[in-house]
Amino acid sequence: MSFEDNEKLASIFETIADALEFLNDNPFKIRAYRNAVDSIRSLNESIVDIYSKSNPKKVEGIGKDLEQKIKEYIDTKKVAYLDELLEKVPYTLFQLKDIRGLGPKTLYKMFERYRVRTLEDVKKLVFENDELKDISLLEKSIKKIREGIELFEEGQSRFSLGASLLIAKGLIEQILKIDYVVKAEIAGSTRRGKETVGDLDILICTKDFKNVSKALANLPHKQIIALGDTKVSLLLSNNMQVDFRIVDDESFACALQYFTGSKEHNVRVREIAIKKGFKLNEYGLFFKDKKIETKSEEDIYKALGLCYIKPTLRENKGEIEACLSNNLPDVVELEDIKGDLHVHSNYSDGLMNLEEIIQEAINRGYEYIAITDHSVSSYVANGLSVERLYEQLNEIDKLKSKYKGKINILAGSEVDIKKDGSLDFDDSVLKDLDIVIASIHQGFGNSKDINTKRIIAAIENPYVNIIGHPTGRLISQRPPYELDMQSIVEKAAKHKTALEINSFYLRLDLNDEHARLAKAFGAKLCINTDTHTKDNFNYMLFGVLTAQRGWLEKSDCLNTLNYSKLKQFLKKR
DNA sequence: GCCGTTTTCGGCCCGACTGTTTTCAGTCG
Repeated sequence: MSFEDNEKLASIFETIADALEFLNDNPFKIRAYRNAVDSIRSLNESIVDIYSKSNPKKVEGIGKDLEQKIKEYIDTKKVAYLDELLEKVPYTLFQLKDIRGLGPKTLYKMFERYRVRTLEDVKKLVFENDELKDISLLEKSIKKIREGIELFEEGQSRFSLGASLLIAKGLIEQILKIDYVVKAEIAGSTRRGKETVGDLDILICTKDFKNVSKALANLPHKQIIALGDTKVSLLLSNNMQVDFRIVDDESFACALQYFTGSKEHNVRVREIAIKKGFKLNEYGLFFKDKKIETKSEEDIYKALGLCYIKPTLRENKGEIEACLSNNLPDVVELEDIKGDLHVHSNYSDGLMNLEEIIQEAINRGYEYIAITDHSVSSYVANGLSVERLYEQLNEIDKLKSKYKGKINILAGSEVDIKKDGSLDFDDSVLKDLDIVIASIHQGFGNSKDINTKRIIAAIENPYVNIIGHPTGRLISQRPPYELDMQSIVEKAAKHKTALEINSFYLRLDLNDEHARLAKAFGAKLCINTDTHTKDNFNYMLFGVLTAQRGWLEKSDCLNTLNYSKLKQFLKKR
């Protein structure tokens, strides 16, 4: 019954794949294990349930052998093959595979020849020797590995989507000023809207490869990692790696498709291409060695008999199958958003006054805007007492009349869910509000059971419309509190309480996978910015990208409704 | 190790850059 087994099994197979890589085993066998990992991670049901049946259904990428290992796991809670491999490869080596410039082959040679097991061992080896001829490492390779270790120790490995998009836009502005650059576009995981990004990919279109690559190498950087005619990689001062790829106009569409990834998605697309007699690479789409004109990514997918798949869906998580069976979702777009339902004013910890918020919402073309300041328990956020809340309600009432016909204003609150699951304001107060968001802001350390009960109590409250940032995580800073997400989405659907996708780039909460789960159970989602300053309204894009990655359509999102439909939803009792 | 509307064997996506090589391995995406 437990999804935790899916993750445990996936991580066992992942470790096996890593170990086989160290042992220089058949690369296709390694890929088979990695495919199985992806397949298990994207399952919507428990793998234990599937393989406990006498006649289990087919799971993509799992054949006879892996099925046997899954059954072994079900019986014994372990896979003996992994233990066997771990006798040959010390587990400590696995933690070192993220050192840039030091791959599994070299690492394993270091282990075999010098018994290197830990980071300290590697450091000692490469910092005390300028060359290691017997494992074919000379001065330059040693230098690269040393740099890789320094970067690894600084620990900054992934960047938020917000940071990545901001840096990308700045770089593109500079790149477009380079002579003979026709266009430049973001590719890679940033274009796919992933919540964190390892390195930034930018695709550049030009005819003058040599001079453009030279100019790219002159952009501000800390280190040049690679410098060729078609590829330049820089390490920026903040340790973000940027890969520039240079292509000509004819190849641009195929290159964009290629460098957007994901790798797994591309493998599938290329397999389809091969089956139909095509060849697809970053330079073009070919049929029997004849290049087919592709002006856009749409042309590529169409030529292969597929519909256009948006970058946010390209993760090989069922999008190809959905496309072939005509079930690809028509995902929600930024333009579909009709209002922001989570906004803080200077009554609590926001920086704008009420009219500034309303004015900004009008400027953005919103049909409605909600004012949802913190409640009294959020002391550090200057939460409103009941008296101050009613003071604010009075002011909002006046503004409602003043802006009538221009925008609809909803008076609300972001109410704290207290430790016992009760809310910060009584129902007698909540009933006077147009909209209520309930959020957890304290007591993160409780058990899964207690956390889940707290949230469900709020979901069941007849005045609560939205659960704010449901898992409480802050990306790379604070893990989500433990929740039984399936019970939560079921209850949310039942009680017509929407779950928030908080668009703040460190939250993105719910995340893409949870959003997809919520949709599957019929719960509504609401994409909000949790705005505290005027610029924060821009974060809506991050929330929409997350929603797209969760396969959400316009109809799955509360704040795509027009005002009268929204009012109907908010009257849940 | 997986997979099959040309195949139950023999494929498996494909290419760039670097360093140590003189034809290629390792790493990366």
